[in-house]
Amino acid sequence: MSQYYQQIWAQIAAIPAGRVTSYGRIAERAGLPRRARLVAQALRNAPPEMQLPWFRVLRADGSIAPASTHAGHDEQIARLTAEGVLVKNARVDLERFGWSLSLDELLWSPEH
DNA sequence: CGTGTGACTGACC
DNA sequence: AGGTCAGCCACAC
Repeated sequence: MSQYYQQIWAQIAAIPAGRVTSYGRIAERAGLPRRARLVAQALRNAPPEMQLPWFRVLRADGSIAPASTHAGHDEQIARLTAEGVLVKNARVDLERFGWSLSLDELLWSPEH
């Protein structure tokens, strides 16, 4: 298995409940810029017993990645909703629920 | 070793 | 708002 998976999985596992992020951001945090597709691959190949919060990973625009025909699609929406993330039209507002782009951090950060 | 394939992205149109 | 396109890169053939 790829040596990259470990660091990708670690970053996914680190997403706080109630927050979401994108494939691209996970890749960046894992030290693998521009390799969003590798994140998707790592996610697909993740051992189920690892119980990663895969549902907190969305596309860059906040939409649900798996096709609506895919089994995981509905489950992803359900699990996000269950932890307080508002999903409308298979889409999440990243300004509100995005990890490290939250309204809180923007307001409280000394830099901004 | 060449090719096709994505649970992707940003830029364009 | 939605579609196309060219990059992208590890992986399966």
